[in-house]
Amino acid sequence: MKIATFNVNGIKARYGIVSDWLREDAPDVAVLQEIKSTDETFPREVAEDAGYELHTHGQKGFNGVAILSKRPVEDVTRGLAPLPGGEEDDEQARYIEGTVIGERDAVRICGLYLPNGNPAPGPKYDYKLAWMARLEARARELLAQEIPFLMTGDYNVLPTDMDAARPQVMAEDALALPPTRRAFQRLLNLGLTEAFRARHPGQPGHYSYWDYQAGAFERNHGLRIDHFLLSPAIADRMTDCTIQSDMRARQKPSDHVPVWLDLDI
DNA sequence: ATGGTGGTCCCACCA
Repeated sequence: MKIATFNVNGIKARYGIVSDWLREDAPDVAVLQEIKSTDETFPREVAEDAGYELHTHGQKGFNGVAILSKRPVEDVTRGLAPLPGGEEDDEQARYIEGTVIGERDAVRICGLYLPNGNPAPGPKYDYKLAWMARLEARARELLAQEIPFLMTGDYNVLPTDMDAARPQVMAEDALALPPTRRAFQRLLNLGLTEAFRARHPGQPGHYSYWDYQAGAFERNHGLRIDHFLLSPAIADRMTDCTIQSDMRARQKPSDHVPVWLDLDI
């Protein structure tokens, strides 16, 4: 099964690119972020005419996530639960889960758009760290229930300096600050595998995002911030993980490109 | 300095 994550930066602006991509590259499951649509204004036919089941969690103007699947999807849930101790529900549409039924086995797919967090420090950074704590709590639950799962999407996290073309420029950024990296490392310490780095250890220069400004793509001034985290049972089924960087060279591209995971399930 | 979106007719917000 081929699963792709793609921050599209607006599904309406990316209609043609996503339509062509689904037909030509044909992921079994596509996990989208920044759809910037509500559940009502998402152009459903871009998915359904290409043969996909569509599950959205959107809001007006910003954020929004979706799961597109050629395989049946069961038990779709939206949003991350508040931590015990009582915050409120997340008002921003950033998280969706569904169980995708493979040919032999099922996998719980968690699609996420983690808050950017800039400027840091500040309330937006506090929100990012609180959101990461909620995500960690959800990962602990799924592990405790022994549900095979993966968490994928735009993490807005640079795990190490190797994941930025110019790490010194990012040193004070919310994507790279020590509390951000520690929160990401706590996820890994639960026993999750970061798929791309596990398949390509010690290889710099591989990015999933390039700023629109100042010729960043042409200079390969990129960031690797779109990730797959795999539970142990799913990590055992990984056969490949790649970045589709050529998508950034198309007309009217997103600033992110798809990242692909191949699973033997 | 680039782009998407939404509310107004150029500007603010977000990345």
